[in-house]
Amino acid sequence: MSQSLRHPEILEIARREGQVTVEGLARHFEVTLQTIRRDLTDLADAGRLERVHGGAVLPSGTTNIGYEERRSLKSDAKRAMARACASTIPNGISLFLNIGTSTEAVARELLHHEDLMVVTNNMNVANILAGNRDCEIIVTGGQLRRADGGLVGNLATETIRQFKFDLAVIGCSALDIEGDLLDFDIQEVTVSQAILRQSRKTYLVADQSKLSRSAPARIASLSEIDTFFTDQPLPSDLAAACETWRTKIIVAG
Amino acid sequence: MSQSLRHPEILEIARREGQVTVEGLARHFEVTLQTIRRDLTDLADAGRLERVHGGAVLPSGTTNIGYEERRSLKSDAKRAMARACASTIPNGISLFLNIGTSTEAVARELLHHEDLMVVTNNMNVANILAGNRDCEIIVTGGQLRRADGGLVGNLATETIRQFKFDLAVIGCSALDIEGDLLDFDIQEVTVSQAILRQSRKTYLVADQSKLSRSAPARIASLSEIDTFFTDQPLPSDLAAACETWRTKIIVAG
DNA sequence: CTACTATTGTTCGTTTTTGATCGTTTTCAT
DNA sequence: ATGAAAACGATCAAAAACGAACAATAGTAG
Repeated sequence: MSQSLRHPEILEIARREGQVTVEGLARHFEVTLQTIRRDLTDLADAGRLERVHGGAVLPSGTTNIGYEERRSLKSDAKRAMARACASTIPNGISLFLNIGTSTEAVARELLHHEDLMVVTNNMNVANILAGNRDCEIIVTGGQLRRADGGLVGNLATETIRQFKFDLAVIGCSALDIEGDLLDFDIQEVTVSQAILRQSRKTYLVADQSKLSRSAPARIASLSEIDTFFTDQPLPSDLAAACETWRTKIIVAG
Repeated sequence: MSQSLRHPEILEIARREGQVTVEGLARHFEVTLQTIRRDLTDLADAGRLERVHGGAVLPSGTTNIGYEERRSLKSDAKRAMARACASTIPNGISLFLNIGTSTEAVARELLHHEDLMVVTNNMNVANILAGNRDCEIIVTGGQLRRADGGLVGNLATETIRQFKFDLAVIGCSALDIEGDLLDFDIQEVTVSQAILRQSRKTYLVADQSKLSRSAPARIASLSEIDTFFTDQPLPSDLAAACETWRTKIIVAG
């Protein structure tokens, strides 16, 4: 594993956990402390992280940049994307929304839909949609992941197996150039795969920043997705591949 | 000002609870009191916290809506009751917390416990306990009840059947003079009964206002409860009955 | 195959943080 | 008001983390 591969993953961990430790990362990547220190120094120089003794935290003048704040970062592009997605969702269907800021954005755009049955493993999605009285909300069980309000693990997978959705709207941590959906957390991967299996139709919602990231676990291929909502045109290779796969791409902006 | 990995987390805890104590943080981070004092001094110098004897509080002007809201709900009596309950709960056990403001109050008092595994069907409890890093949180599945953030229905019951708890802490909507625990929602009753069945030990937490209310569905009898935490002495009939049942009564305040 | 570059591991002197001690200040109960 | 207990901040030595320099290794271009 080389430096270029570690950097995105370190950022991903930092985003998820809010902080990283030199020692923890060294164990995780099986490299020396010094190597991690160099990585963190690089990332700090690039302004992606803020270095502290023993590790690094997410950058920001206000120390506590939580999930809450990150959520609002790319809001315009993300919202357009979410709105495009929501506008194709009819009333009265059953759908699943999984973890991620993108799916939360979709949830926000579903507040005026009627007669939906929404199943989710994301506490934030549940909270958002609670604002829509005309929507039945079912939360999967699972172990709570503090960083993003996700419910993961066996319980979540088992719950999902008990449903059959008209539509699944999923997000992912990263998307590689071959069109593979990747995630940082193997537990979430299992959940996402279960969702795809139980759905008649599948949407992926992911902005282009996912293309410049990497993550270790593979969820699925874009070829298994019906429609991919994003915020900028795809690289031509990938766009061509999607055409072959008959994966519809919708660029909102 | 020196930076530390602890700082963001201290702020997070402060926002959640409104205040932090030197001792509590020292236990939480497993460092000496002196180190925490230094952290608090740094944060206070940076204007992020306001130092007080024994700990720190949110600086005046920093409004935390969630907390303020909770605080107004948090009558002293309820808090005392919750604290009494939490103080009898050892570290390292598995426990269930169900729906209700009383159990939420207990959750708040468990923020400094260590190594707990908490299962809950209450989204608020999950959110509160997310502030305790040293606590595994498992959320049951279920249909979201908007009124109180409860997860009810078959899914919740099924999830609960997969566990065996060291302790169940439950609340109820009403408590009648014969010592029957009552609830408004038949769905929640099923859940509560499942909880009682799967637990080695059971606590009821309910303030006296429950005695002046009534509700249609019966959960169980006080005779099935090991300890009943409340805020005022019970009517003598009921107290006598509890003695017969060997249900311990703890009046806090 | 060799020279070159990039990355990693190792070592070592320096800096930062931490825990312990101790005298002082604040709080609380009498 | 007064004394005990708790909390506090300053100080110092030990421990941990740090960065720089250099050697070893892998990959690449010529």
